[in-house]
Amino acid sequence: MQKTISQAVIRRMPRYYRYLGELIDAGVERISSNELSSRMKVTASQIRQDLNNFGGFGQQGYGYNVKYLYEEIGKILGLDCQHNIIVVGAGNLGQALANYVKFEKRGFVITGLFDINPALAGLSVRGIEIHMMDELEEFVKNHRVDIAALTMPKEKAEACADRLVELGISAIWNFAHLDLELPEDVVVENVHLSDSLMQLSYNIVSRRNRV
Amino acid sequence: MQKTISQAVIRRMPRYYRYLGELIDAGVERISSNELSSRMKVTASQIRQDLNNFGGFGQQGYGYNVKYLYEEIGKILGLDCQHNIIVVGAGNLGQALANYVKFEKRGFVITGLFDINPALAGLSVRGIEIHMMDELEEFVKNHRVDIAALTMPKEKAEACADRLVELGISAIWNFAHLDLELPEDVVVENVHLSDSLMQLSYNIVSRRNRV
DNA sequence: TAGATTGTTAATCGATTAACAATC
DNA sequence: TAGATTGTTAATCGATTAACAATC
Repeated sequence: MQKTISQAVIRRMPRYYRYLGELIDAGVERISSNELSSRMKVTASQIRQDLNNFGGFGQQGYGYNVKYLYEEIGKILGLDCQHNIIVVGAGNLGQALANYVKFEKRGFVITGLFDINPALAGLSVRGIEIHMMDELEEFVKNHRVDIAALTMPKEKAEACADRLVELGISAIWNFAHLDLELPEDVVVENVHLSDSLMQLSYNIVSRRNRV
Repeated sequence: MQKTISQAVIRRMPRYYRYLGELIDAGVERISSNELSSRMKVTASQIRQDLNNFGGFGQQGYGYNVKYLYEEIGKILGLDCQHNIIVVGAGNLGQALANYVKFEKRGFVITGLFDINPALAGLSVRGIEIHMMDELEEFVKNHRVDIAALTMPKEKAEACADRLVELGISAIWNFAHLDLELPEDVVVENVHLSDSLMQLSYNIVSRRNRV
């Protein structure tokens, strides 16, 4: 029905969104692809191509209205509606996510934390209650959950993901260091911190060899 | 001197490394690109091309020795030497990183946390002391620091990065939601959690429109 | 030696950049 | 109307896949 847009383009959209937000804060009303290009250090051509995947948001001879473009990209990214998130694994990382207030400004609301550690039962983080894993079914039955963030050790992640999908959750933000094998209608976004660190390390070492 | 390898290839290397580690744990001694291909769901051709950027690690008619290849990729990624990391910003995320033991197994050792919050002065996380920011110069003078992780609010990140670079640190693991403008010999690896969440959100919304 | 599988070259595919007609 | 800048097509570049000779 609708042509698929490459992940390369999708990865760039949040960055456009961020720069446009900063332009709004700076009181800039309109911007040309050329001007944005020099700020963002990507080609103007790429900006126009990327945006035109989703529609014509500009105007010849004028450029783009910053506020309008910002809002349109927001809609494209699904930021115009609320996403309820549960965080499964209330360890350091899970709690860090729960404490991160900025997500809420974009419509991502963490509504519950889950863990197996009885010592955490009944506690809460920034007003978000930590539940025990056996309350999961009950919780999902009574609350809409759009996304589950997986922040438990990788040994538990696969089984946990299966259980979440079983309960009807179809979007996973996966921090566990493994590739989840899930039905293809389940959307998975991986954050592999170890991989990121290794890429950094590679670039350090290869610079050393180069210079 | 040495041909540059595309970031697309670099991004895949940690994943190869992970799968090979799992194969070792499973007691597998040798593997063909074809077999690895079906496990990892990438083409055998891509595996061979990727590896041959760095050298010929296989043997015709045999395939690849798992342990040997694992170690070679480890060397390529710089995992054969220790990387000392300081974490600047000892909030939830910074502490979560400090608590993450797995990094140490790969040679990434967090040697210090830094913050401006006096309430944290003298405390420590998993035996890693939290220092105040005014001790930074002193610390860097007396300890080798290979990487600085930036986990403070984005408003402070640019100035802080400049200060770190000034002190001779030339690799930044940036969790702050902005693009750092640093000399080009400084290696920066970004982890933009908000961007990741927006990509997930896009994929949720676009699936909804598609189905 | 025969079979298997790599390393590497050639072909294809997709993404980025350049160019320019359309149009505000 | 003239100038500016988009939307879009065409050209280029790079990355992925296919094919196969080399060789263990």
